[in-house]
Amino acid sequence: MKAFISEQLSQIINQLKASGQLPDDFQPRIQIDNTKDKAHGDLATNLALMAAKPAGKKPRELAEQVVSLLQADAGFMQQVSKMEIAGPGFINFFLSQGALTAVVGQVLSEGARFGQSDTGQGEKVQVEFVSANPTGPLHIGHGRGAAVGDCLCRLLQATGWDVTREFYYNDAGAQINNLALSVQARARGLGPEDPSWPEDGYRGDYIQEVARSYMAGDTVVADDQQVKGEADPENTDAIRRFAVAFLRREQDLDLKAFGVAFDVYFLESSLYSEGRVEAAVEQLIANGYTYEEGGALWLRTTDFGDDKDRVMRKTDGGYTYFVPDVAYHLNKWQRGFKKVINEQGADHHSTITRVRAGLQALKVDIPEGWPDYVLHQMVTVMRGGEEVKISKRAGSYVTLRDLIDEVGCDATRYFLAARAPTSQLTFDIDLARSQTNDNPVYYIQYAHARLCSVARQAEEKGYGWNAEAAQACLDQLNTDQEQAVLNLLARFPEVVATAARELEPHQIAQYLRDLAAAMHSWYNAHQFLVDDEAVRTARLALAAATRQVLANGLDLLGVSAPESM
RNA sequence: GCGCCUAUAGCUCAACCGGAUAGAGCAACGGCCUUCUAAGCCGUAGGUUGCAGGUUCGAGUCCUGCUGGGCGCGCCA
Repeated sequence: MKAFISEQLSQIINQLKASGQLPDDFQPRIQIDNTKDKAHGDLATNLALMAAKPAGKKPRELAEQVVSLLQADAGFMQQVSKMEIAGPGFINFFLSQGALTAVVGQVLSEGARFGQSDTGQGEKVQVEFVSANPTGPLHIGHGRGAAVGDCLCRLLQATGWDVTREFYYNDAGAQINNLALSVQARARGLGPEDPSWPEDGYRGDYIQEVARSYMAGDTVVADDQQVKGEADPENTDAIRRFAVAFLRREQDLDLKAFGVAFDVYFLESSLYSEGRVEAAVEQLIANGYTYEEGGALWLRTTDFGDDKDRVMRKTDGGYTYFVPDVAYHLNKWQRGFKKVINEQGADHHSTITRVRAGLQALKVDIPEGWPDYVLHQMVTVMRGGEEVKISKRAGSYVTLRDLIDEVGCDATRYFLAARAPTSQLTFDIDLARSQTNDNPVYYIQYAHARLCSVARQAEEKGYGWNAEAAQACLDQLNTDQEQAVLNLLARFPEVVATAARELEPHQIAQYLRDLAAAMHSWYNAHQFLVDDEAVRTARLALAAATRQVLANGLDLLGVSAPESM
């Protein structure tokens, strides 16, 4: 509908240009807004405000002119019942009943596809998220990354992109050594309090479990590997392999319980074994962006906007973490991903400049702002009114698994995805696990369940209907509550498109709350299963359409849509 | 000191690339279950959008400066 009005308005602009009333070079961004207040109609445009100055007219005067031109168009007036000029010069559109109810038929025929679009045109996009080190269980911060990242993927799929979900698996480097040494210490019966406990060793209880399992000779089956514990506390290599496999299996199980599945697990170690790190380094040297100083090799990242140059190769010969990262992203580019989104915690934001600088220095025509980043802020966990500290060192923290077990997958996903990623998040465990009306996720699910229940009872009472019959009755949907629901249903495709474009899954959560609220109000104000067949059929059709959109929206969040509660 | 994020109702958060009277939930107060699920609905109250300037028809939104909070500023990842 917006597109339709927008098209009409741009024709009018052209008419005004042709008659010399607007300068030829006037190119406004035609803006059609959803009104906040029903008194302002269904849609509104600020066109007259934008064009008043170029036209040399008062906004309201110009608005009058636009309205009368629109009124002369019979086809247009079939969709719009009334226009009003309001405030400083807004034109308010009141949609005709036919235009308002058209969405019902559309939802019923498109079903699960309603809301989808083809913006991505089948282009490949890769989303990297979670990418936790295999040095411990996933915690709530990873959970936020998983929820946001997975919802982004769902949004991109819904808008026509060919999505690859990828987990960068950091299985090389110092942290893994540290992990192996920590498990080894436990295997030798040491604890964090012992003087010979490794410096910066991981102190968490889970290390003890890994050590116990290793010493028991257990076999760990992770998705692409199978490792048996050697039960030898002196074999550091065997411990390392076992510990990595063990923790990877744990993470896989956590993600599975969270409803998140990846298409690709990319191993950092493969970048070394396939020579990709070396190749990238050589390219950077050949391009002249490096220099040696103090026994280390430096990359001149300041050429690309960094505030200081960065060490690539340490004096001990090892590479700093961002070097394999550059090689990894070069590989993403070479795999043909023109669009790449990295979902990470904001505490790693300093890597962005470095990775982009490295990619520019490779001189392989990667665009300057590539790849995109979505950074989520920290999560604070509250329990019993007190903050729960997250610390791997201390070994006391809330794991993602704890949350899923305690509050459920649906509520956890909803809470972690329902807020803007840029906003710090307080996760109140007591609130999220409460089965009371404090909990917003149930509010939406309940709306869905109620509509399912209505449909079941309609069937039991023999109130059959079909989409074709319903089409003829839709003019019966004339209560305030029904008009509000219709408006919201019509907005859904636009909400999905905007959320996908801005990479903001929380817009879906917000929308679903609004739709659920409109539905509950409607449900309370009017009986659906009434004797009047036309009214009943129209309401059942709108109820079915609303149920469908609630289900489609919940699916974008990865939250279930129960048929009864 | 520098960079990124942020500041909106008592609390947790929205506000669609600048639009009309800044909205929800929770908490508070008052109503609604012989009627399709009360995990619900209706109503009341709650605000100088951190502060000070600027840009314009119009600013929570954009710009500048201040103040407070978070994160980062390693030859850690």
